[in-house]
Amino acid sequence: MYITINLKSDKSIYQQIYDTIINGIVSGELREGTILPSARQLSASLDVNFHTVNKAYNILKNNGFLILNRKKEFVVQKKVQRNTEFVIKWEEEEKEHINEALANGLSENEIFEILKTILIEKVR
Amino acid sequence: MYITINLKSDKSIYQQIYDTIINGIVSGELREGTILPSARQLSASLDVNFHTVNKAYNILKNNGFLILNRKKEFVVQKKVQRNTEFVIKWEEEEKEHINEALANGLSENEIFEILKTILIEKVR
Amino acid sequence: MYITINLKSDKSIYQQIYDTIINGIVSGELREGTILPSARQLSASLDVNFHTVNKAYNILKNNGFLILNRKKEFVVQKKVQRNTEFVIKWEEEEKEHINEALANGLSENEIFEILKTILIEKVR
Amino acid sequence: MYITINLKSDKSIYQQIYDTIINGIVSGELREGTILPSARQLSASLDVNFHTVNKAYNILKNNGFLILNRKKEFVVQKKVQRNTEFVIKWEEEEKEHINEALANGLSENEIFEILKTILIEKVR
DNA sequence: GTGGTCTAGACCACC
DNA sequence: GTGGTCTAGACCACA
Repeated sequence: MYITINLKSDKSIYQQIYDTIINGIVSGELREGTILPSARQLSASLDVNFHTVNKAYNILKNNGFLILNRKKEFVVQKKVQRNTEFVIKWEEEEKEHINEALANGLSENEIFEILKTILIEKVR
Repeated sequence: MYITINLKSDKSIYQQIYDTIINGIVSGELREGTILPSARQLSASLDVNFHTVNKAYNILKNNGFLILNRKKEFVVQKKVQRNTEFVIKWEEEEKEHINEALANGLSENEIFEILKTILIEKVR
Repeated sequence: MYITINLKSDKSIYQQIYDTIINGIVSGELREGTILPSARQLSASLDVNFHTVNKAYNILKNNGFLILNRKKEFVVQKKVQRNTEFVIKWEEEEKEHINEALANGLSENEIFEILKTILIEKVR
Repeated sequence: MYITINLKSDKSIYQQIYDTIINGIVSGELREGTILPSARQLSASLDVNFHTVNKAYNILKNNGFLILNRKKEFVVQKKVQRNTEFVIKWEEEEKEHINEALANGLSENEIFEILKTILIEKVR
């Protein structure tokens, strides 16, 4: 399994790694059981520090997206249970984010259209 | 003009001030030409550091939402043009956030319903 | 608020810090709203690296025991909601731990007595 | 003598082997004098590295649960004395774990019920 | 080789 | 001053 990550600016590196892997899981590219490259390997290929990759992997592990198997490999895990705590937290974050858009002058309608477009692209 | 800001949020203080004022402009509460309280006044009434308010004001000025008149007062300046740079970044963030929800097992429909609810609450 | 931590061996340092703070919360010594010493201060007084303390603080934050306020201080927060996900995970860990005891020759009765004693001490 | 070990646990492999054998001794399944399969045999049947099994055997030997006979076979040795050092450490860990539960809002009674249930399941 | 942990030193945004 | 992040180099247990 190969992970390619474009290290664009703005977001922190570990966040970009985190987001990329979440993306892979959502898109189906990374299936349950997929073994990720070792933190050391990935850090070398991204030309980034080991700890930075390790941090991303560990947050993914804590959030239930990865597990460490007996061989100490990071393996993609499908989240089974719906976590109401997560939904609550997610809604909070979403409200904050929409507020940010409103604060920057976007109208409710504009935001609604953007959100619809994003979701339609996902469904495809 | 009275600005009330609740400091419970985990947003940075200057961001909260920034957002509040933008919100006022967008909602029409703060009209073009309105003179804002001086940074010192506002900082006193919010019990916040003077520099924090000043920073928010200056960013607002740099972003074209305020101008400094000859009396060195900050005056609201209605800014019509949409900040496309912001919209692009916001969409990116939104996509990632929706991905997180999908990765946690929420369906597109569920997400759509949540988003609708949030927006409806805003319109009220 | 003063935190004293005996850095005994065996457990990792950040775990000891974590456990000590959990202890403080459970015992009531650390109440909601208590501001913890800054990571840098605590690391200095424990003669430990800043990152080590920071790690403990962040795990506590992620687990909902601390929040970062606007002033970037770590503040004790009372967990409100019962989290069923946590209970499930905790039970799993407990089973593992009891298995360990059984594997080392303790009988069910002995274990039961030890557990009773621990809980009775808490109730006092 | 057949040893079956499920490798799904996140315990280290040598620990699982160690625990399994201790369990056998405690339960009476493995009596004093029983000759264990050679490390090579067992490693083959478990599809595990030879050194891993060897390590478990040697720790068991050092802890007095096995002895090496003249044929260099590992033989079960019933060990009666309780390892007080282990018990003390285990109690410490258990206290911390119960603290975690208390900090997460579980009551002493709830915890007690959970613990009872776990132990009853073991006795069955 | 792997991840887990600790240390040390650095820059950033924010207060 | 604070925490957040990144880098670099190290030792450990484990496979």
